[in-house]
Amino acid sequence: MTGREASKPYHHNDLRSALLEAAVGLIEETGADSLTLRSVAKRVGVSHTAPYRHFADLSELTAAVAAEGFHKLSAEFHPVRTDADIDPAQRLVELGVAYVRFAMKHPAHFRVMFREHQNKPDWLEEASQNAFQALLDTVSEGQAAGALAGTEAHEIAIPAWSIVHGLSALLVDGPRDKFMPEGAPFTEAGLALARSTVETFLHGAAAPRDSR
Amino acid sequence: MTGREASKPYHHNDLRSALLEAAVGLIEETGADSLTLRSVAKRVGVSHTAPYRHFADLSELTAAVAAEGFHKLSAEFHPVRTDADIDPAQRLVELGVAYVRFAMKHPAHFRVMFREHQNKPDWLEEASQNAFQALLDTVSEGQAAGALAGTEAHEIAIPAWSIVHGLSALLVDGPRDKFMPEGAPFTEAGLALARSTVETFLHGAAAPRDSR
DNA sequence: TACAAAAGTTTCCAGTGTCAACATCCAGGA
DNA sequence: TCCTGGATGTTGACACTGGAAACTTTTGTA
Repeated sequence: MTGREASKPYHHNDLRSALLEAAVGLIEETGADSLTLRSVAKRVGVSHTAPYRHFADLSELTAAVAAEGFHKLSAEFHPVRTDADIDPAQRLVELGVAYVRFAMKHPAHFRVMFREHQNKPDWLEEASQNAFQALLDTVSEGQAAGALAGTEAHEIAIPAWSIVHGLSALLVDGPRDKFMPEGAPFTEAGLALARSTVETFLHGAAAPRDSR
Repeated sequence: MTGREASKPYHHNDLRSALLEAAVGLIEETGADSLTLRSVAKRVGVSHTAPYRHFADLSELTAAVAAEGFHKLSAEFHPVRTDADIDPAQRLVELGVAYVRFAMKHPAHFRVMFREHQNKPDWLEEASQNAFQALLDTVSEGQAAGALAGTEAHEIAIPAWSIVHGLSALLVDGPRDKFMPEGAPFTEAGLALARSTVETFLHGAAAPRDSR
């Protein structure tokens, strides 16, 4: 004797995932600022307080999107990390390209990953740490192989992370028209830019002095 | 026959500036997400709709903070741009250091400058363009002087902006403890990191091959 | 001095996050 | 098989928010 008409079950069965997906969609469409818990719930077709069964509050939901982003980023890194055919210096370039590719493929995740999170949960901290560790390891290996400068991984890893992070941020939210040829397909042009940027980083911005 | 007790005048006389200042303070204290128009108004001691006499809506207020940020950034650039004693390659380094210094000195502005702005006003676009132009000019001059690689300013300017922007973003909102020695004073350590990062960018991350 | 525009206030409304109380469903032990 | 408790979802309420409208106070100026 409920008011419901057939089909729709009371339990969603995977509401958590559905909420995350809806949140990502809404962030892509209308920006992270205007994300509301109620709009997420509405998109999934569920009451406006249902999300509280899965997330303590709105900030935890966005934190979950962020963590998902870091996992996707690590996944994007993985093939580069395990391909034995890439030489150590080039591996750093490919890792950087993978970073930018991730940002362009998942702009909503990317935006949320590098926001202030008022109550940063441990699992978010850990997810981000894991991704950074992949970079640190790649750099260490490159240094051990004599292909990268320095002896301390941070010396290279921080500038490297900075440059791809900065480029990604500028590509995702910045003035695209200033950065790229007008008509070019966004992702392709972005990736080409990423590659040349990281290679500039590798070989230096200073004019070549002696060799060539 | 008003209810007011002496002193406080009906007109504030410079409410616009006061609102901007209050907004900056609140962003620093509680983050940009939790900035509310009412809290800004309250801090200034004014009714919650008074800001509408100066800003169309909340997003325009944050856009104004962002524009103010770009002006401060340009001001930070200025001495570097006009100091005749710096050689062209080093000037790029100093410009990068100035960028990071700005970000650390004005974290609230910085955060808001690189957010999505739903209705990006022209004056904001223009302010950001001006700052970027200073970098482009510096690079062009460096290239003309034969100190920087390439012939197209964008080739160097985009990676350069990326690297300092990325470092700044990571310093302002990222995991500081992962980046810096524990006890060190934040700004000094940050600036040292900025300098070494930009110099790495200038000379390349690859291990030196021939010379030395 | 009159008065219109500028600056600030009060009142109101719809939308939001979150809490508390309630309803429904599923799984496992009697 | 029943029945019962926890997990999941809903309804209703509350305080707070952005914003519109209509009002009041002040000030510059003809």
